[in-house]
Amino acid sequence: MNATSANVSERSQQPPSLAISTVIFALRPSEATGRPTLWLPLVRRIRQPYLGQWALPGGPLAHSESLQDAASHNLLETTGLAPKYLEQLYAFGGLHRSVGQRLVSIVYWALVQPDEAALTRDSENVRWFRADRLEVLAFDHNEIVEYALWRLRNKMEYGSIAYHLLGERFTLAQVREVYEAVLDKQLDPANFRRQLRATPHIEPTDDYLTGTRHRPPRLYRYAGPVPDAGARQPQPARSP
Amino acid sequence: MNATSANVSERSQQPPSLAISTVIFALRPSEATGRPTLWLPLVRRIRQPYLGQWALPGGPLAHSESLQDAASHNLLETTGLAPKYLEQLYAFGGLHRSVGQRLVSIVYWALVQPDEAALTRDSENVRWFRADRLEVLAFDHNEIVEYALWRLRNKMEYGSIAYHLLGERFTLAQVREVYEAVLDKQLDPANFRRQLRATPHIEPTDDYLTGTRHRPPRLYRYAGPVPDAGARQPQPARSP
DNA sequence: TCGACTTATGGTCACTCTGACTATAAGTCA
DNA sequence: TGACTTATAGTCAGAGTGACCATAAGTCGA
Repeated sequence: MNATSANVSERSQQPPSLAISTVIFALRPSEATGRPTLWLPLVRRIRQPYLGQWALPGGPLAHSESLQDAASHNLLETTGLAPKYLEQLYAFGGLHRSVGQRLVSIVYWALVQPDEAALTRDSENVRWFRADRLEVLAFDHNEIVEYALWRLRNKMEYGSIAYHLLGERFTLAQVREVYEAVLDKQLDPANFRRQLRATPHIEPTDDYLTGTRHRPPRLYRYAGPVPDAGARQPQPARSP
Repeated sequence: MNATSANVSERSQQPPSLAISTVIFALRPSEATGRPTLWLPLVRRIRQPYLGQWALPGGPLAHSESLQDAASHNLLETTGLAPKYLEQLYAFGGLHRSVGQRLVSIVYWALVQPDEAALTRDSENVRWFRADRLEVLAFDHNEIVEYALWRLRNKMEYGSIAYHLLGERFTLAQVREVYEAVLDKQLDPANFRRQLRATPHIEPTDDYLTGTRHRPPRLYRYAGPVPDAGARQPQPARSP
């Protein structure tokens, strides 16, 4: 038995490694059109495997942290972000996700507001990417991002989730732009408005957004519940 | 440092244990009314912790199995069941789920057809329970079952999932009974019929169910897709 | 200052979906 | 044969939605 097979044999005795990762979405203006688009922060791998490639922020599960806390904590360390919206996405445990080790990742997904996203410490090893223009990432992270995008779209069609991508106050047009960016289709402003005004937790304020070159739109506020940190979240239906 | 604190200290160095468990639902006639109700199989703990208490079937993640395979395989071993519908539910990783160890459970949920459920080898250590009348289970398994029930209800309101609880052919009234059992509310037969006939994948056959003491209902068949074993599944929306 | 331009906002109309309800069909059972 | 039960078809009013039109209220350039 040579060294290689011994290593393989040893590895197959060890329990699978358990990691927590997070897909973080935020809106940033497109360079080309200036319209809001989905971006996400990635970190560069500084060790094998996939050394040098971009990957979702994450790390091993600390012994003293719940899964959600681990996601939240690790996020703060690697990207400096503390998202208000954080929810479990899926547990990925395919046999060949990683090379040289059996790896199980419990993945969370998060939404951050633009001002919060701006605080990210961009660096050599942390950078934001457009969600729809990703290069080849480490592990199966492309696939994971695709699934997170699917979940985001699906959830946006039902729940009141778009507001977690916006600031404290916003115009209805801004909400519509979020929907248009995420669902990638045009929406009728008048109909969209009618629907939003019929949903609960969207309260008009007495203020208007000025500085535009047209009629000033009214500002609204989201007064609904923020998901409980410990709660398992509802997740969207329909077929993938 | 005494022995106890040494043990605690050692444990906190070890990685959390990773287990796979499954919530399995099947329909069985209620003892009282005879109407179909939700049941699930549990296994008795034969070791510490929670020795002697009932728990979800499950076990450690074998090194050579994907998560879904592990769930499926373990299920067969402990209960003899091989569900056609099997989907990931959630990863539970609270700090105090288990006593004496840090335990992370990736939980699946499954639906089995009545004929399949009848094949279960009931024994001293495997028994079916009514889902709405559970005693106190091991670990946080009561909470997990509640969440699985919530997911089942939520998913039943959208997707075509009820058929996985029925046999090859069924009457529309049987489908309605499934909905009524799961959602716990009465449904108008005529309206329910109209909706089902409008959904795809429900095909009428040329046969009728005889032996009732009234007009023989037509038999239908589900011709839709069975969820891909490897696919991440869509999951229901709305708030919990 | 005025008119063009842009987005905000309010409303209409036809169509679909849904719940409540009525009526008839086709068996069994006493 | 008639009562009884469920199956099945259809009607009707109200809610919701997409397409579309009209007016409001600003900015901007001539």
